[in-house]
Amino acid sequence: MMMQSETPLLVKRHSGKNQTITMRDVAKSSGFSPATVSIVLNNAPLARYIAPATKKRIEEVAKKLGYRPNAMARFLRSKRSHSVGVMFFDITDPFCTPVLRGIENGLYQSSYVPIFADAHNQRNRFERYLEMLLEHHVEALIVVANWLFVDIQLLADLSKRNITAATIGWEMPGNDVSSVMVDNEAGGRLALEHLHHLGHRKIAFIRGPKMLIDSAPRWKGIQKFAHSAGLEIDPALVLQLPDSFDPNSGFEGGYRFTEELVQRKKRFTALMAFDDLTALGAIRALTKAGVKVPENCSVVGFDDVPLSSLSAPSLTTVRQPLEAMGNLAVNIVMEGVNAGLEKRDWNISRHKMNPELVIRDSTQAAVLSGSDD
Amino acid sequence: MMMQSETPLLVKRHSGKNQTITMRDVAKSSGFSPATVSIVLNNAPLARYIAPATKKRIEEVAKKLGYRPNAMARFLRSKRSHSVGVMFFDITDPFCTPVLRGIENGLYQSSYVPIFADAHNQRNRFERYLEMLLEHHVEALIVVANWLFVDIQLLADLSKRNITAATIGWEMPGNDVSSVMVDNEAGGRLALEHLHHLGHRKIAFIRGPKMLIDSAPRWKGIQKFAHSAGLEIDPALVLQLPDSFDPNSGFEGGYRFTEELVQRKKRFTALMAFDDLTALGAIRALTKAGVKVPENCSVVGFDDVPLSSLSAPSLTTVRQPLEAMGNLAVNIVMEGVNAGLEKRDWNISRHKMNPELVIRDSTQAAVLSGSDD
DNA sequence: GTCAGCGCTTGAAACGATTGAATAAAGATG
DNA sequence: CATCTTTATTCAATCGTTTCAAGCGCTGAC
Repeated sequence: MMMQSETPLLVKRHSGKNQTITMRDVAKSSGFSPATVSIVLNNAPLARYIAPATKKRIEEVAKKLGYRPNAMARFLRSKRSHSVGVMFFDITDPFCTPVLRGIENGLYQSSYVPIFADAHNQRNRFERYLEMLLEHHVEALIVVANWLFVDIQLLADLSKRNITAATIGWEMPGNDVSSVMVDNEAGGRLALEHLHHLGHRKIAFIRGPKMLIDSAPRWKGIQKFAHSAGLEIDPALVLQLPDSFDPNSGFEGGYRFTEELVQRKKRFTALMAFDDLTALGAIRALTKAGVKVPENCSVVGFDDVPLSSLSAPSLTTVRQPLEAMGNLAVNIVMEGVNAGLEKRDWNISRHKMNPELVIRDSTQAAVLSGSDD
Repeated sequence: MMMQSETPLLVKRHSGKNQTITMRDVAKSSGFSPATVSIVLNNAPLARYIAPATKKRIEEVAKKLGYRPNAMARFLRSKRSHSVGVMFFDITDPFCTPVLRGIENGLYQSSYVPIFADAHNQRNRFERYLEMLLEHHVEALIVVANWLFVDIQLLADLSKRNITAATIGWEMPGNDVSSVMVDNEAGGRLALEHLHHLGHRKIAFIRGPKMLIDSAPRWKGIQKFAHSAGLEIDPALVLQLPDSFDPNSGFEGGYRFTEELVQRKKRFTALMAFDDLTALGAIRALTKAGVKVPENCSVVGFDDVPLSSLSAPSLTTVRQPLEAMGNLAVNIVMEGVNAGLEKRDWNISRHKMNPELVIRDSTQAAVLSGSDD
């Protein structure tokens, strides 16, 4: 039928008429001055004094003419761009999509527009984007960074320019930027508790890379629960992922480390992975080695990224409320924006959201064979 | 809505000094006029005549002062916003992430900023976002829509305002908007050819929903190959997904339909799904029914979304070059933008990208048992 | 009889850049 | 020496809005 684009198709002519309807047009056509039109259409404080009939007239004319305010011109005077920078460290990470959705949705409610930026985990790209966002005078900045390198520049440039910022999935060292995270410690606890309840006692762990801020608290939650439940963690069953900039490297790491664990011939009936991707890697390695999941070994992940419910077997995991986190970040920066507008002071805030255990098919009760406990 | 932010933390004061460095500052500080500064910093045509020493001076001062051009003010005169609208019909679809990456990357090369919009598959949301994008005077619009409803408004509003547009994963009926798609027919052919080469003869098919533009050509490719290879398609082994607005409904559909196929007791050694999600649903159903993939039944998908390589078993599929498609769309609209700038005419173009077969673990040679062929 | 207030509206100055036309000096041409 | 180019820079208008201070024609109060 059709193939490559051999077809000449339509020719777009640059139509000379660039008929934009400006506020002056509305003014002229309604018989009032631009000032009045502006006041009415923005429902500015002064609008209290405008006669209802006038308002009605102006609004009608504006609609009839199809007037659309010019965001740029408006900014020039009011300093409000109605846009927010949304910077990802790597949108490729499945963690990010629901967060993006949450942010988008939150901004939409306030008629703000998101300017999207993706640092590709590169510092210079991050800086260049920051530059561009500043040129576009975003009113706030949201940085999504679960898997990340540190960048202190952020703080300096932003608070100097008085731009509210919030981070998701990461905290600035120091106390200067609002942040939204999951309660990793509680999450670690939840996961291990689940396995323990199912009767598992010999549990392998693949810890997250040192570099990641999530790793330590998750492990802490695990240790705390283990201690309180009298569960012994066998160091020979604990491995730690290496640092990496590739958000999908967890899969590879989970695979390799699980292979290694299996070869060690140390028996374990459950495996707890740092995150979902690692868990999926682990499952593949187990399956390949002839260990059935969950019959012979339970596996639990962390995050509940979108694909976790689709994998085979579907993954038991600790859910981060990603969309809600995106939404919350929007609320936080909006609060900052409004405070700035009203010349109030406001507080930086740091949130730890509650994780939730999602039980699916990759875990089941331990088979009691011999002297397990 | 807030929870555990017990810590009072830092108080952000609205620093009264909003010390923005304007072009006038650079002019004053360098001893030249704003006009000269503008000409130099933009490397405008007139810059040919500016003395090298002057250029150097101005550039130095600009850098020293940390001057950053104000995108809005610039727009007001030059009509160039350096932004592009990027509208998704549903970012939740795993198809979208690589496309977004491709677009982002393409725009970044040209120092354009993407304004992100997600219609959530809702018409009114689409229209509202279109409105917002127009208010922000994006120079072009890219619409990503694999799973979609038709909207004719787009054409009217855009070409009236002379904004270049391109669609990805979908074509406007009529010939008015550029588009980038995969060659679905070739893809369908590739997939079936693969199964045929592996010796499969009894093949089940789950076709895509009627609503989707991709469905028909994929099926056509299948039929054409079947005919040319003398392969018979058993109508009892062909099902078609219902229309739906949920991009992830394919999984559910694949699961249910495959269950049904299995129950029909019609033997098949391979299954070809409309897309990857459908394929994953199918695999789950097969596994649950005790049919091993790929040992007892091969499964092939379409798209190669990011999770396809991570599933168990990893999925053999037909890859769409999603990132490249995003990039191409950027090139197309940029061409349009430049043409408009130079008051040239230019051509709408429609591209069909070549798909690529990716062979992974969900397919293997058919077991020849009895009289298969 | 002046003044303050009222209800409604507007004039005009920004905002920070770009740009076509103008200026000015220096060198080239006849 | 007058005129024309070329080079180097600037003037001033403009883009579409917001916003402050002011204006209007009144009324009622001091």
